[in-house]
Amino acid sequence: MKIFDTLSSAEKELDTSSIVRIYVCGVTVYDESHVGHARTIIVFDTLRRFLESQGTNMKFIQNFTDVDDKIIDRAKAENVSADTISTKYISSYFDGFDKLNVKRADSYPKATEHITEMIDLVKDLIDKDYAYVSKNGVYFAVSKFKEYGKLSKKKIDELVAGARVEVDETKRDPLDFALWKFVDDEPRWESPWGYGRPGWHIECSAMSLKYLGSNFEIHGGGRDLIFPHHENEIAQSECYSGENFAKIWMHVGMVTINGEKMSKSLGNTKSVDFVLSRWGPNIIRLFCLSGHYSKPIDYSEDMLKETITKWRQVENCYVELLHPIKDESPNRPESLDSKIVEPKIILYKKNFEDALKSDFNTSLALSSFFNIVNEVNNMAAHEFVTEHVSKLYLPEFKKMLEVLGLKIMEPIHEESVRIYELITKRNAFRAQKKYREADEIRQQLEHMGVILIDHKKRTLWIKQEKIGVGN
RNA sequence: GGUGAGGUGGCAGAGUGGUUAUGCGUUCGCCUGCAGAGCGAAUUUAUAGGGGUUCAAAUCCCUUCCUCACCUCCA
Repeated sequence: MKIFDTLSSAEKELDTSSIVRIYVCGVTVYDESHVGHARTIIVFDTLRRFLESQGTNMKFIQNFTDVDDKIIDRAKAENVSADTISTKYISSYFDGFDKLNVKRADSYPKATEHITEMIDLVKDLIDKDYAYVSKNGVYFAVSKFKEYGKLSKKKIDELVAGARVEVDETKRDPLDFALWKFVDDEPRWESPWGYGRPGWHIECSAMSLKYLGSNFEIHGGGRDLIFPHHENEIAQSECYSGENFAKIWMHVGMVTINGEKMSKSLGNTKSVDFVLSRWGPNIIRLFCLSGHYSKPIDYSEDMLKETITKWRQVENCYVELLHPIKDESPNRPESLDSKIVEPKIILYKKNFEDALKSDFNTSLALSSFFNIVNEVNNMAAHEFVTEHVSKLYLPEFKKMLEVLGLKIMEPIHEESVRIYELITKRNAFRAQKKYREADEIRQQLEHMGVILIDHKKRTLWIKQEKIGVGN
């Protein structure tokens, strides 16, 4: 498959013949995650699911930044340890993302557990004269790395001219960034240069090299990490290893709200917790995959409400496929012959996969998925979803759901029994044309989240996912 | 100011030279005991403005305008 690489500004072929190593920059655990984080994580989760569906072997690593000024500030404000804060938000992260049906990465390395590796890396950079010890810490000398700026397409002199960089007399060059910061307060670790904390970028270099080695296949994250985070990672890692750091840099666009980037500093975030209660996992996933991953998407109530409609159609399709009518009809239309149907499904499947193979175009892939959904619902309306049809459509439908990470609610057995009883009762009323009584039962079922589908000879029911309860 | 990505129907969103994806919305009609799902028609001869190349442009080139992101912590 092809993926757009930020570094070369071109689509690059991803080699899936051997193990695909992916490193995704995760979150700094100082607060609740929001939809912006969710989008990035969901995009990579879906990429991973797709590669798995193609039989690709991979190693998928995502870090937690658990030492950082904001964590420490928060800890001080709440009068607890930094560890208490990071532990709390890591657990909250998993709560949310498990609910979003995000598969667990192979490993979630934490910065604090890789201090030794980071120190070794810094030591090496000093030995090779790429870094120097100064009054406030150890810094990476940007001017020593000729290719600095290659990812973000920035010129070193223009960056200096920009002068938004912090002025620090102890640095040789204002662009130099900290690999190790000397500090007096906790948390801090011993190093050959004195007690301190690691700089922000060094953890990802140390951990990706440790778990994936040099020149791994995909390094991912949000667009806003391109500079300075990923730029600095490249500088450190390539000076250390002397090798290319990552083959493909894949960056996910921002989630905006009213056209503005969703971020903590703007105070316009919607937390994962909130959106889960408001929309549920499937709507959020569909929403996050509805546009191309590299472009921004705008969070709006209207968009998400539209997505609910689509999800209801998916649920409808699933129930119809699950309960096909007996395949005895002698006057089955020719259009339902395997000869006609099979190639169509093969085409949808191909379109779905081709879309994803072409720079992971989930938007286009979704249109194939909805081709199936709409086609099945159409057939269902005409009482054409036979066992024969279902056998052809259902497996492909399920595979797509799995790749997209969507999960249709399954009712519990006890409840099913009760629902079945009520439906039987209602149909008895209907047979007697006692529609008021029948409608009362339907309403009662609706309160249980159950929607009925009356067909000519039978009534199907959908246990709908409860959506739109939060506010 | 610099760098990057964009501007496609009422809305969302594909499409990188030639059959106007796909979905949602709205209106009307049909189907249904009524719903759900579905069908038909309309909204819709959509490609920011201007110029150019071409038999042919949303797609290539030039230009103007606009939006967003990054240049400070950020997914």
